[in-house]
Amino acid sequence: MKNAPDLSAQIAKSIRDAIVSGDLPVDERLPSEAELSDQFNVSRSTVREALKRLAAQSLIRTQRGATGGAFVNRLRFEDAYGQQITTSALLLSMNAVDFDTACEARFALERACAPLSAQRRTADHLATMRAEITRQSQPGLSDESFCASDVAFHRALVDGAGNPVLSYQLAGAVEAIEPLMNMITFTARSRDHIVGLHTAIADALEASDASQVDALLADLATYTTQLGHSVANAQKTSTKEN
Amino acid sequence: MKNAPDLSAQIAKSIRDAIVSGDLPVDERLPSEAELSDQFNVSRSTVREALKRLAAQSLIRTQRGATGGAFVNRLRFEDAYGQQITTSALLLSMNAVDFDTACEARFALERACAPLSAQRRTADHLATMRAEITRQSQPGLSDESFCASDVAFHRALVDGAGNPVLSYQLAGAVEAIEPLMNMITFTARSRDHIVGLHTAIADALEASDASQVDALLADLATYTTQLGHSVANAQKTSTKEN
DNA sequence: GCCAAACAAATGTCAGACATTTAAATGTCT
DNA sequence: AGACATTTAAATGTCTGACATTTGTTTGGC
Repeated sequence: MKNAPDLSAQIAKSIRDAIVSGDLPVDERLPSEAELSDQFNVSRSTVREALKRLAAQSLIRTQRGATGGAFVNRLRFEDAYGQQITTSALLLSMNAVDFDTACEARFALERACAPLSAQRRTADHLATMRAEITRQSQPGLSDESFCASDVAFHRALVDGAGNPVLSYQLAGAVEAIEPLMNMITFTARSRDHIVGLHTAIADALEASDASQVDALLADLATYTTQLGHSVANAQKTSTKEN
Repeated sequence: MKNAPDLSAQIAKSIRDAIVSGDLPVDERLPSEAELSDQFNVSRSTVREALKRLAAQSLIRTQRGATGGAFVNRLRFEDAYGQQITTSALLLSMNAVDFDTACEARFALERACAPLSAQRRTADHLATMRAEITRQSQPGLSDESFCASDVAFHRALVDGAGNPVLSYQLAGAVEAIEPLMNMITFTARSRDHIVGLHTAIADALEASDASQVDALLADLATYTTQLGHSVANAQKTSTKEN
């Protein structure tokens, strides 16, 4: 009753398992495509399709030329960010995750970083946050730019925790929600409120006041959720009016 | 100065962008491989390699036969779990993330779920946790099984928050750390301690006592970190002795 | 010893064929 | 007319062989 998967999928899985189990160490060169097609008794095209699957997951990289070939790739956090963000964004948009749920997850995770960030944030992190606050205060900023700056602000907060694993995990949650946030029309008044909270958060981080940061993030979560609701209601009303 | 990427990578990017932007809606059928190779002016093999890249990311699925073809895939949370876990595990193992950092991230994120779980956990979640506690109490359980049960326990806790986005994000953090946990030799005494904390956590969740859950998770984090240290020290000592 | 040309090995691309799967169209019998 | 068997068509899956391109190494001339 098992769906026989494609040969290329089977071969990809076989190699992937070898990589994940550590059987193939980082930077190890795989056999050439010709050798692999001998080993697996398939054509070179099939091997190539398998390798492309692995390349799509950043598990291998390929080099052309004499000493070229496919090498086990050291997966770096930066490489993983992109995939994480794409995946998260698709999950949200394709599964009709409502704004509340996404917001709740995002702020819950972010609050998990707050105490660590209050302890460890460097002057650099604070400077980044202050710079973004300044940008956010510019009148005439587009909603998209405002949201992008918002993301940068929160990225700095999360990075302040000095834990790359946390930063990686949060990248998805914080950035994936940006498209949803972009749908919100930020009035001058709501921007003022948000910038105010951001300033207070930066101040609290500078003072290493963890509980204050937590409280402010809770406020921001509540406010953001409310904003989302009012926008949703406005859209519902205008739909009715049509 | 730009590295010209492969044609198959370019084509994959082009289609991926169309999917992410919503230009190609879920379940939409892509043109056939022959049509795509016409459109992009490349051979069918090249198109196929591009499609395999997308398939590896679960962005499309393919069907054979008369009405077959490549379809935009609705990315489900369950599909994303696997990739997320594989990626996280590789990130940890390939980047020499130390046990402390991974542990810190894991428990920080888990504590973010705790208050929500205390509010919303169902009887089912509690039952799962109790069942895992029972399994963990069995003497003679292998370290691997103990760890697997530990993961299941914490998964139930996280799922109790009733937020699929959180569950998705946490899956990576909690499960990816399992290989690291597996390296710990759990003595009968340490198992007792952990089971005791798990029981207390389940009790506190049942009583909807969020702050108690948080405190217990903090204890568990501290204890787990200590265990990791003692194991690391033991290994260091035995290495010296050689 | 140095530089240029030839070489070799590997991936990237192409073209065409055949195999397999699957649904729809067609045909046939009752 | 309806049920069942057969054929057909369209698509992906696989194989083969060729050529293009890239790149490190070797070789040869000076």
